[in-house]
Amino acid sequence: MEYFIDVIIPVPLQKLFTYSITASEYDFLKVGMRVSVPFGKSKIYTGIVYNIHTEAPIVYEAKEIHQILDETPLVTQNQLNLWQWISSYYMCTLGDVMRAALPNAFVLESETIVTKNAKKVIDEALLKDEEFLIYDALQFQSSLKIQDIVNILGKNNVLPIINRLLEKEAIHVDEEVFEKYKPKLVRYVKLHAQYTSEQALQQLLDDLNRAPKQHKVILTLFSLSATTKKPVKVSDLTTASEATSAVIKALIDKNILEEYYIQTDRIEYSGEENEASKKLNTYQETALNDIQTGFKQHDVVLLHGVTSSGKTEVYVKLIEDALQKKEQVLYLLPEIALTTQLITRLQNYFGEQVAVFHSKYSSQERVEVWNHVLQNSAKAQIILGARSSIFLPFHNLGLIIVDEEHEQSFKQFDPAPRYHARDTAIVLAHIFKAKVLLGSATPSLESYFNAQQNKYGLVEITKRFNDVLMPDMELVDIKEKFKKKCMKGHFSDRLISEMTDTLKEGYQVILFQNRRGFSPIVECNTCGHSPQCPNCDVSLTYHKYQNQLRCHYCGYTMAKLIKCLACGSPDLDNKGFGTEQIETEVKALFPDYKVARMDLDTTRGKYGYEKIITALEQQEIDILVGTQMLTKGLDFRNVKLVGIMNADTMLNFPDFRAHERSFQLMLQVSGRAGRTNVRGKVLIQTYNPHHNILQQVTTNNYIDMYKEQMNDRYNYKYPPVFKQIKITLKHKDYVVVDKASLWFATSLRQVFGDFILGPESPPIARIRNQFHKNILVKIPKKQSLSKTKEAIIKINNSFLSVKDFRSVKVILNVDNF
DNA sequence: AGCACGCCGACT
DNA sequence: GTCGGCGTGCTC
Repeated sequence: MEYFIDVIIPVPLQKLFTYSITASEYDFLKVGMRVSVPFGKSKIYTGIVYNIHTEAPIVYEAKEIHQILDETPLVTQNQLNLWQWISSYYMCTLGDVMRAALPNAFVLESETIVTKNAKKVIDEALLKDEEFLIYDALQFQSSLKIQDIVNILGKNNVLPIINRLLEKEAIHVDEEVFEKYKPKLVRYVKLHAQYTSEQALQQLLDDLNRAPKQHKVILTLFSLSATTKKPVKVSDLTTASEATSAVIKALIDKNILEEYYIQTDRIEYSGEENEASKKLNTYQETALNDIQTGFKQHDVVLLHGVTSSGKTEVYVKLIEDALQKKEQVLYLLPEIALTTQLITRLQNYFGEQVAVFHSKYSSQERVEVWNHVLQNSAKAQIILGARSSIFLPFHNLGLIIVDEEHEQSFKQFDPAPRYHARDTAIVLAHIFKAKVLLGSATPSLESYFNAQQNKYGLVEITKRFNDVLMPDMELVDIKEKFKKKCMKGHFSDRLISEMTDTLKEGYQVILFQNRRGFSPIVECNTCGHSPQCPNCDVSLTYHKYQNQLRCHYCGYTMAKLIKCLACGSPDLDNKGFGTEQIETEVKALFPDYKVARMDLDTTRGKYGYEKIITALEQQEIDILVGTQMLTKGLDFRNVKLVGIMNADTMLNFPDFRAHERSFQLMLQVSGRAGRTNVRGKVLIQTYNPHHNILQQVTTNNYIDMYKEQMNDRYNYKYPPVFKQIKITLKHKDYVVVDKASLWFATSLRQVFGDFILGPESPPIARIRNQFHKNILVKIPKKQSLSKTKEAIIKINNSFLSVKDFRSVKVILNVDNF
C-alpha cells in the first residue's frame, strides 16, 4: 500500500500538493502537523498536512517528504475549516491563509549553505577573482550563506559564480532548514554537588580566601537561596554580589558552581491579586440581561452604547460567565485601540488568564501565545488581540467580543487574505457554536442593518456612565469667519476663545485634524507647479520637522525645495494643512502651554504611542494635536474641549462610506471630551454647517444618519444592500492595464450586465510605478455569491491565459470596504 | 510567489 | 566574445 499526504504550502497557488510517505510516517502523521517538503528545484518549504490518504496521483510522481516537524498537530481541524472558509469566501489560496495564520517562526524555509569541497584540491590560479574571494573566505569560515556571499562580493547576483565553483567541484551546496523558534532559557547556578557537606564547604571558603570576589559570590549565593528559597538566576547573583560575569565564569570553570537552564515564558504577568469586577449600574445591568436574552435567539448581538457608557464593564461580566463555563474568550480590538490602558484593566480583573496577541509582539512571543491557546492552558483563557488573533488554535471558544466593531482596520487590505476579522470571527464562532458580541458607539451600517433585519440581536445603552452629559456640540462656520476676518490661520475666534477658557480652568484640549504632515501641497506662486512623487501620481507632502517632502504612498522623500523645479521662482506657497502645521500654529497662539502631536510620524517607535498617552494622562501636555489615532477608546479624564479643525475634508472624501465614516469619526473624537462630571465641549469647524451629517453629529442622532445613509445605499446599490467585490489590475505600463482592464470588464459584463462598474482609474492612478485600474462587481442579495465568485474565477483564468496580460497583477477584494 | 531556463543588448 | 537584462513556464 502506498501512502500520501496533501499539504498546504505557503505560496499563492490554488492547489494542494501531494507527497508520498512511508507506512510508519502514515501511522505517525496527523492532520494539522507540519512537514518540511522539497518544492521546486531546490527549495524546502514548511507545509501543513491537510489530509492523509492512499490515492496515488495519476499525472505525476509524488515526491517524498523531507521531514516531520511536529509531534502533535499544531493546527486544529477547526482552524483548517476556518482557513477553507476564508480561502473560498475571500477568494485567495490556502497558502495565503496559512501565511497569515501561522506565526512566522513556525514557517521554516530552507537556506542555501555553501561549504568547501574538502576532497578535492583546487588550483587557485584557475579561479577567477570573484570565485577566489569566496573560495578563500571558506578557508576561514566553514560555511557561507547566500547573504554572506552577497556581502563579500558586494553584488546581488551571485548564483552564476556559485554555479561555476560548483562545476569546478570546489564547493558543496546544501539546503538547510532552521527552527526559528527558540525557547527562552534563563541561566541559573547552584553550588556543585561535591560541596554539600559542611566540611567540604568550609574547606572551599578557606581556599577562596585569596580570591575575595569569588568568596563574596559564594556567600551571596547562600544568602539569596536562603531568603528566596528558590533557584538563583545568574543575573540576580551578579547584581547582588556586584561580581562580573568573568568571576562567575571562573567559578563555573573551577567546578565550584554548576550552571543550568530553565525554560521560561517571554511574556509574564506579574500583577497583584485580581480585583472583583465592578457592580453594574442599572443601564449596564439592563444591557447585560438583554444581551443574555439576545443570545438565546441570536448567535450575534450588537451592543450599541454611546461613548463612555461603560461597555467594558458589561464585557467583563460576560467574560466571567464564559470562564465559569470553562470556555475560552476572544476579545478582538482594532490594533490601535489595544493599549496598555485596556490590557491592564482586564488584567486587573482576570490576572494571568489574559493573553495578549499583538503585532508588536515578536514572532517568538506569538509562538508562546499560540502554544498556550493550543494547550488550553490557564494562561490563555482570554485572548485579547487584534484581527490576526482569530487565527489562534482555540479549543472550546465560548464567546467572541468584537469591540469598536465599526473600525475599518478589522479588514485586511494587503496582502491576501483580504479578510474582515469581524465577519470571520462570526464564522469562527459558528464553528464552535459560540456567541459573538459586537460593540460600538457608532455601529457600522452593515451591522446595524443586520440587526434591523433581525439577523443579529440589538441592545442599546443610551446613557453615559454616571449620567455624565454628552458633550455640548457647536458648529463653527469658517466660511463666514473668513469673510469677517475672524480667522487666525486655521483657528476661528470661537475655537481660540474656547481653548483659552478651557486652558485657564486647567483642563486639556484635543485638536483633531485627519491628515498628517505640514501641508499636503507645495505650490509655486509663479507657475503653479507643485512637486510630484516620481513613483506615484500624488503631490508630495511637506513635512516641516525633517524639512522634507514626502510621499505618503511609497515613502519617497526629497529635501525641501528652495526654488520651483519648473520655473526657478523662489516664491513657493503651502496649500492645505496637516497636523504638523496645526501644531506650529497652536504653539504660536498659545506659547505658554505644552503642545504635543500624535500621528503616524510621532508614534513610530515601539513605545512612541504609549509615551504620548502617558504624558497626556499625567497632564504634561495641555494641547494634543492628532489624527484619527486619537479616537480609539482612550479614556482621558481631564480633557474638556475637542476641536475638529476641518470637517469638510472627510465629508468630501471620494468613497461611498465617507459620510458614515465622518459621522463615526466625529462622534468618536467627541467622546474624548468631558468624561467626568464636567460637561465637555466640542467645536466643529466647517464650510458647510448645514450638511446633514454635521447636523446628525451635533444631535448625536445615529438613527437619522442610518436611515438617510441606507437610503443612499439602496439608491446607488452599495453595501450593505448589495455585496461587492473589487477587482484591481496593476501594471507598470498604462497601455497594458488599460487594455487588460477593458477586456476583464467586458467579459464580466457578458455575465453580469449592468452590475459591473468600471474599469476606472482610481484617484491615485499610479502607486510605486504601477498603474491601477479598478472594476467593481455589485452583487444583489438574491444573486448567489458563490456562483458569482465561480464566474469571476473563470474569467480570471481565461484572462491569465491571454499572453499579453500575463504580467498584469490581478487583486480580488471581497467586501472591499 | 520564487526560481530556473532561455534569448537579446552593452561591456571587456 | 561574455555578462546580465527580464519574458515564460513550472512547482507535488
